Amino acid sequence: MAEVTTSLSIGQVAERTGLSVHALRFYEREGLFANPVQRGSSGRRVYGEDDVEWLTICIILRASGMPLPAIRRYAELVSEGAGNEKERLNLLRQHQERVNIQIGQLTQSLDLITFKVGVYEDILSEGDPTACLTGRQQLSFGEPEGDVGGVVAMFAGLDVEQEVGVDSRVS
Amino acid sequence: MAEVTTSLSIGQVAERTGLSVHALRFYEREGLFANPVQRGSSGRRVYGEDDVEWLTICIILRASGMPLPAIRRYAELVSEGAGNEKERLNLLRQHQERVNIQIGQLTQSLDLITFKVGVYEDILSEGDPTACLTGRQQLSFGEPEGDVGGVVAMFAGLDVEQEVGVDSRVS
DNA sequence: ACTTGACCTAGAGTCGACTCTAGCTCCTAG
DNA sequence: CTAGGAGCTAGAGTCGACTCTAGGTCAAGT
Repeated sequence: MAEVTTSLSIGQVAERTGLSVHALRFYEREGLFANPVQRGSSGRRVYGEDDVEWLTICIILRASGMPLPAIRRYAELVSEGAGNEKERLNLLRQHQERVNIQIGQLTQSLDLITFKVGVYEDILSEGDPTACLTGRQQLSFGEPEGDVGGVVAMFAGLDVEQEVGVDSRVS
Repeated sequence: MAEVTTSLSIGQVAERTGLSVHALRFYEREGLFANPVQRGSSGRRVYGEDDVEWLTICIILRASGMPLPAIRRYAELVSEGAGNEKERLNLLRQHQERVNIQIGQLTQSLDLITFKVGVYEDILSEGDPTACLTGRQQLSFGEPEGDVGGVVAMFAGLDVEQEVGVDSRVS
């Protein structure tokens, strides 16, 4: 209770969160912090544990594909204080929905990929003729083919992209 | 069997796949086609059903975050013909693994989001005091807080990004 | 006194995957 | 014979989320 808010430098926060100092400054410029980052002697940023907690949430939201403007909006709502819980809920529900859809699509993609992995495993166990009995393959122009349902329609309109990440400096 | 390979224009393929004509030309430049796209009268691209099938696979791989260079490599392997199945399998397995990880992370993120949605639902049903008994909330600077495990470590190093998609022109 | 290291700002650069533009050629319908 | 529409190429532009650079301040250690 009498913890006098441990203060952290930008470097320490970077280390703790796995974000770069650049990213931290960038997030601040972009208004992702719910409460303004304090400044200490000679204008240096001073963070508290609560900032780290907040950043953790931001990281998770980002990791699940929430765009910065949406996180900014959420931060705004939080910083405005109580009274706008409905809007916060809406924002979160929307994102929840998107993540659900995304997981669904990835799972579908994974199905195809797993299917193809299976096909190639069968091919590579060619010494074993029983593999051919599974009937998994159906060649088309040199590529083992197997269209799992009307997949084109399934995937029109949403796409997932992964980035190389901030390296794990968490000790 | 005697289907004399239906030929499609770039516009038709765009319509069928949901990709733009720009993207189709771009994919071709990037070497994503396993077999070269044919040209018809006056240098126009002529696609076959097999190209559409191949594109469907590409779309799924892209949708699950496989980068273009990896798809190009896969296309190269396929176009080289039989004999490199092991490498194809490796490529697919790697991607499979990444997608699995991605789904895992999204699921984790979803947990937090769902948790927060729950918190706000509780708050908004304030007329009902039993909601407070769930003990879900623990406020910190105006933001209902609940750190679901050591999440920072969980998310360091990988990130998911979603793009606005090609619109669904599939009839 | 001076070097080192962490920090600061403003702004430029990067990367991946497209998307768009300019300026051209065809073919077909009126 | 001409206007429209679809296609072509080369190359420039865009977008999001950072990342990096230049040029400067400040405090501590030797």
